[in-house]
Amino acid sequence: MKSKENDERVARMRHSTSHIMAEAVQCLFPEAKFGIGPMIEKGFYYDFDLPRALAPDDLPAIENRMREIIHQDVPFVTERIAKEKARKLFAAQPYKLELIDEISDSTATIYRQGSFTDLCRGPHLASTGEVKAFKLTHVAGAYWRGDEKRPMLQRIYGVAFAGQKELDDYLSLQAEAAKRDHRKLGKELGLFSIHEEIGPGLVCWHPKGALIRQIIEDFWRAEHRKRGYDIVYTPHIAKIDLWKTSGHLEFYRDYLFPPMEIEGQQYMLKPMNCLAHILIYKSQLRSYRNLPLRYAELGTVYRYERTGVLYGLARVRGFTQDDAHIFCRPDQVEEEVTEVLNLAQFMMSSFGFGEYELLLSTRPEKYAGTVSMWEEATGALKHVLEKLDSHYEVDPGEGVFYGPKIDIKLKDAVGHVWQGPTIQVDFNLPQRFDVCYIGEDGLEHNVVMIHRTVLGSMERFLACLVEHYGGAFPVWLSPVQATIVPIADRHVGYAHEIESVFRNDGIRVRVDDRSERMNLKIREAELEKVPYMLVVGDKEMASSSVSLRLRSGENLGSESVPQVKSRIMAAIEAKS
RNA sequence: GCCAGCGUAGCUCAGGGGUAGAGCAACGGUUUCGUAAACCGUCGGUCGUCGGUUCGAAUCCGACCGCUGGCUCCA
Repeated sequence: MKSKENDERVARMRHSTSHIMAEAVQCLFPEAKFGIGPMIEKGFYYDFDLPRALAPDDLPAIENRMREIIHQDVPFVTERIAKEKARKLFAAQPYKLELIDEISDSTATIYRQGSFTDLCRGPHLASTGEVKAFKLTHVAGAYWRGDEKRPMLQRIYGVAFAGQKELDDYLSLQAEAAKRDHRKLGKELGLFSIHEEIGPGLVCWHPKGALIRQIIEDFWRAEHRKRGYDIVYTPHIAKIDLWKTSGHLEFYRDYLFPPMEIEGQQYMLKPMNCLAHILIYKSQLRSYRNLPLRYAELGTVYRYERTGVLYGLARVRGFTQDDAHIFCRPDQVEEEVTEVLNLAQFMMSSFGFGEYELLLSTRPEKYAGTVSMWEEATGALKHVLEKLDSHYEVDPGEGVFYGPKIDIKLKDAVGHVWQGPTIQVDFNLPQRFDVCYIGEDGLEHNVVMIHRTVLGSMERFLACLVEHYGGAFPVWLSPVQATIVPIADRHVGYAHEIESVFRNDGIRVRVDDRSERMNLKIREAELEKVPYMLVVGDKEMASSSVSLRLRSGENLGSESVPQVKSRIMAAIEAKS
């Protein structure tokens, strides 16, 4: 209860801090026009229409003015006034006038502190002096009311906390997150690169990144075969008519790379894999006894994303989905969805993700199929979630046009949320492509298709793994699992002997046989985040042992070669 | 796509109207070392691209390309 009160106080404080910032901006830019200034997670923002662009250097000046206002400890005063009066009060503020027009009540609330008055529902602190710790973080452009067609305002973001300690904790968590940025670590660890010469959003996987990907893919394939999936491969381009039939050409034109012409025919790069899977399904007549059929593919797709949205590996133009399509009877949907959720949870826990959120997205405004089909499918998804006793939230109207879906959002070690597995029920494509089975009654019935991924895409999943582990991958995923460090050149022979022992058991081991000092070799292995460092010198040679150091810096001392080997093998087996 | 900032050696970055700098890396040598950087030397850049201003542009201006932070979007 106490923490709830506290949360409420902090929320109020964040909102009040945005008003204080607005007052400071008004002092520095008397001609400023004001948008809105709500509180957000960890802080607040305020949108302004200003005579010139803000530079990062402007923030300290605004912060200083804010501190003065806080120091003066001026009260927040609220007043309820008639809308007419409010219109006069905000006559010079076009954005505020627009907001006033939208108030359904005949009155409006205003809040005043010092020389600044804002249209605001509140609530606020009693006075500005109650703001304890804040910092302005960055400026950004933001469309008025989030609408691309309306003017772009300048938004200042800030964070605010109940005390200096909480602010410092937040800032150091941010610094930690920046260290884990997959774009930075991807370069440092030699995992991948993106080249201007190739094109934005197009990824080159370097040997180490590719190795991690192969391990993930092998694991993924084996697990899918175990669970009754058939693995398929399909072409990367297809004739344009296929996309016309599916509806993608009209619904998702903006996301398709332009067609290419071959022998007078137009071909498209595939933006998804499902159509080819449908054609495989339709290559023969299917009986109700054959269902469900589950086709899985690590399918590479290309989607044109606007340049501004590209982001490292997390948002790219060419990526490989761990895709599958389940063709089943309506009465099988529930069981299939249950199995997919089980698989997704198994995958997440195998990769070390303990925390996730489940979201059920329901029928959007624009939809295919009938309301009763939607209700049935949504009910089935809901029932599965409840049966599994899963905590989930409903995201109303956020389903795909062809059916409802369940999304799983992963939380990584620094609290970032990633789009992970997704399960989508589809009524549209089975109709458009006439995807049927022969039922017990001898008649044709449409199948239900379930589109699903359990990792998302290889690219985004690697990004997520890198940030979750800060580059220090669990042993089974580490590109190099052990580095052998000979102390002097005379130990190199022994080092290579041990190397072959480990290598025979499939351990990814490497000898650092350069004529460098041990300290340098250890430092570089640390920076590479190699889980085990095996130091060998005179003592170890004499006793057929190695000295074991972990990347945590822990020195475990001498151990026999078989001991170390079984220790590493056990860690690989445990996926730790 | 939009707003703002940025783009200098392989990497991290300094400089800023008068002709290019550091550390690390690379290369050559010396050193053979006990748990996170040995020492000496050498090489390396039409300062993102194209155009303009200027006696002179890496520096100022414009366009384009790319990156960063947001906005919008994300089947």
